[in-house]
Amino acid sequence: MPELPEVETVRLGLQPVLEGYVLTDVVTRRGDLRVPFPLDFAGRTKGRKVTLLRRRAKYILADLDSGESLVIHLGMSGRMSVYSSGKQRRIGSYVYDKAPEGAGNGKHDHVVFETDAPARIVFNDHRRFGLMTLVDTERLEEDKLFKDLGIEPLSPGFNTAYLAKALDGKKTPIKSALLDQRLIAGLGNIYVCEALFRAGISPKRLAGAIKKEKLPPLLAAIKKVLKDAIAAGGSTLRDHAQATGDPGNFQHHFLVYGREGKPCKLGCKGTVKRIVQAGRSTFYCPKCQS
DNA sequence: CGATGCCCCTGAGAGC
DNA sequence: TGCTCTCAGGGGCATC
Repeated sequence: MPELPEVETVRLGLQPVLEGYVLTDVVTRRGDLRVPFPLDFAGRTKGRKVTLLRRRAKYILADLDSGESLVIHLGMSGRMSVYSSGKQRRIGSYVYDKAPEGAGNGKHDHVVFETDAPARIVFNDHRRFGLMTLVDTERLEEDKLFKDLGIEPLSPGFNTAYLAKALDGKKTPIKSALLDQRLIAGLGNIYVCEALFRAGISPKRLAGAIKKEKLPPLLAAIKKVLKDAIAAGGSTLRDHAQATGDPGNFQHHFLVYGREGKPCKLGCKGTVKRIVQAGRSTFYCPKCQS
């Protein structure tokens, strides 16, 4: 599921019931996620206040007043569902439903948080590719999960100079380079396909062979597609849901992703093609992307 | 350094 | 209805 826009969408939906609030109860249901829960996970999180809820790459980080940060990765199918502890509740533009009977007791509900917002937050991940762990906030950047991560694509530092340097001399296809979290952190399969299409660059072109004049459009396309997707609440193919439970809407704005065999949306009379690169599907228009 | 393939796991959808 | 097959947004690891 979740690439940067989906993770950011979930973070925004968690913020009103998490930031500034205390985790009054924490229950882990099963520990066999990609990474086992750290020792005494519940004990180290229960009673702690969340001082800041932020995002790095595809990770959600909840800084706790204990000096540790709760690290959440949604993997491919992870969800964070927020329920109001009383009746349905609106906070800003977010509407949180009343917790239905058994919310948090589902087959793939792995962690349940109660906060004094008050709210119940359920971490559900049926494929169990997600993870939840605790890291010393001060040493977060040194942790193995974070130390090799590249730049945030929506940060001002992500500019043509950075992009040129990141791609320089790379003999890997641009598609693979943009997916490399060590270069740019947060892009995934969907948004790389969409950005390359919007920039008119073939996914097969070698990263180091991208012409200098193509860098500004590529940079702009990456930033725009991410921003637009966040504004749309992310893309829901199967699993992604916002914290409110609502699906995202950006899948309706895909120009190439998932459109194999369909006509190119730029009206070039070409057909969208699907190829496999590094084991993942790539969608592109051979006529518009070179 | 780079490319490829496999693995983790479950479920949805297609085809028969 | 039900079986089997393929595929899925991520990412770590082994291998060549």
